[in-house]
Amino acid sequence: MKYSKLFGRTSKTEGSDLKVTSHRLLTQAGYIRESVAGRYFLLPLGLKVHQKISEIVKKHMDTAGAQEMVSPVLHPMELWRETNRDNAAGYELMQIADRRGAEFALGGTGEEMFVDVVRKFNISYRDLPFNIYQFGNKYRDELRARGGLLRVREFVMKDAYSFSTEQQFEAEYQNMMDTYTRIFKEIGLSTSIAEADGGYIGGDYCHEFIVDADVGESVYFTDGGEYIAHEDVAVFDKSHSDEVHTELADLTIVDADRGTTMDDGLKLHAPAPMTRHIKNVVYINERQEIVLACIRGDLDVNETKLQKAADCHHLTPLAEEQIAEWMGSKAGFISAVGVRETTNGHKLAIVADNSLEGLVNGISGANQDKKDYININMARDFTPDIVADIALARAGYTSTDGKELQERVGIEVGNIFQLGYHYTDLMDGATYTDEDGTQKNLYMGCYGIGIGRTMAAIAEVYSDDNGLVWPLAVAPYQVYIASLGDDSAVLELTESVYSDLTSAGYEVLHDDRDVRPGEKFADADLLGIPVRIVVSGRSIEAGGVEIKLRPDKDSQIVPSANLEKTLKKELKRHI
RNA sequence: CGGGGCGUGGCGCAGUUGGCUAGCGCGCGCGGUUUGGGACCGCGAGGUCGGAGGUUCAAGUCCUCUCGCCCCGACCA
Repeated sequence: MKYSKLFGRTSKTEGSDLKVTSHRLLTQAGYIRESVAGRYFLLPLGLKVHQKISEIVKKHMDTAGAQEMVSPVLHPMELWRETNRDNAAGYELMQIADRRGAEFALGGTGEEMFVDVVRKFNISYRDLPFNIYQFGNKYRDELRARGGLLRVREFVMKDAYSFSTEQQFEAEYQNMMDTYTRIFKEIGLSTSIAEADGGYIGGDYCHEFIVDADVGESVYFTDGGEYIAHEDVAVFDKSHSDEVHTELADLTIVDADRGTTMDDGLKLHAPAPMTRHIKNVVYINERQEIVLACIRGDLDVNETKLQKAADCHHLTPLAEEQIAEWMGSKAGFISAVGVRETTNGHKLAIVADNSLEGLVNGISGANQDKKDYININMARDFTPDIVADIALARAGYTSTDGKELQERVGIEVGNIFQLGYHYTDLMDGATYTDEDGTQKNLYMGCYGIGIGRTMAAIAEVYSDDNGLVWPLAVAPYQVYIASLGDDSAVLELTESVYSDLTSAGYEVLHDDRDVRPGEKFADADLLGIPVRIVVSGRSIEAGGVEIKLRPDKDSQIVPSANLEKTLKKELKRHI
């Protein structure tokens, strides 16, 4: 390929609002171009990288026994109604109607469609297990797109769905976990596999594959050993070394001339440690029920865990006026003690963190201004509807294995979900005929990789001050040749090197532009192609062509007869 | 949806106490001199100043509405 004919050129002036490295470099180097917010053109170079990634994904999926297919982009709305996701996913779900008024969802994920196609067949236990997948455009009406390809409103995802018996599932899940590990390894990405929350996808457990990067949105914790978990689900040891009362004292209301923060309470009731305070946070869920979360003062509420415990999928903090009006309480002085009687038409659920179970003689507000309760004891003084782990992990806490948790941030490039019977329960006829002739629900898993986001993650990890540095496996071209000057010896040698390398199976980009050397070198760095070859009068005089790996500083002169051998050797050193 | 910033040739920007044919750098085209880390000279093309309405003798500049973009938050596979 001649660079002079390649559509999409590099640009020297960077967009000042392109703050994410991968976004800026991919744009500047001519790999992508924004259409409107969150929707991108993949230019010829960008598409080549995208395709390389897809091919690697496909190769490993096929090896794992999965089968590629294609589903329609428009999903009949009634399928999403069957699973109640027309509302649950309502914030993101794109909808469209045809001229007859038939409604469709522009799929953001494909569980319904894949269950639907499976149930059109009479599946027998003999068919199980199987895994079918697609590379499909996904549409998500994100509240805010950000970071170039990191969070977009339409993108290509490889989404796979396994159908099996419950007994077979563990092997299916493990198979995909191993496959993903191989995929990202081949691509050149090192990933952490974190336990995570499934969100509106459903199911009981899932894992995210996360590439460490500051610009990522996935916060997770690791104890340096076995334990790796997303912030949403991370658990930790809640024990502490503060002195604990052993004798239950009488519940008492005291004057509390203090501000409304936990620290104000701590000061007022000194020397009682924060671990004796009780923090109360009030939310309202999508069913207009009030959820009162109670947790030990030194901990914070994890809203994802709280949602699960309270069996809801949306929580909004309750405003001060409503705390007063609906609960007869006072922001900053809320207590679970006695609060139930004062609610006003709204159901109220008290969800207590399990950290309160060992708390003796706790301290919190007393549901009125400037009054606190002391000596609160759960069970005696109030009865939670639910006791669960609703605490947010923090760096510095210890894991249940006793090791210190570290906080990390990264880009979620893939995920695997156990779906179980979630969809097959909701959708009629998603069954197989078992050996004994009875119909049984299929057991499912689903597995996604965002191709564009993976591309951005690579760009994020592999780049330097001068531009991109593609790993060999995904580079749009393996070799970049710059011919300097229009001397006929240079042009002839370039031609022969180009055709030799091309017939040897390399993808070669020849920078044939009539521009000065500096510009070619700068662009070569920006483009990030693994090997740079320079053919010039100087290199010919020195005995051949010049070769250099993108990350290297120095080049070497190689006689053109030895070029292929040297190239092969050099490429082994590359990422 | 809340907070902040911003829309002026392809890109980056200047121009706002209203006032002349709306500028600059990069890029693009032509000619020339150059040629190993983004050269230089000359000429040239390219803009209904995001859109609509209004005020005014006069609007890129003031007013109203509106569309869109970026960052932070809420939300999220």
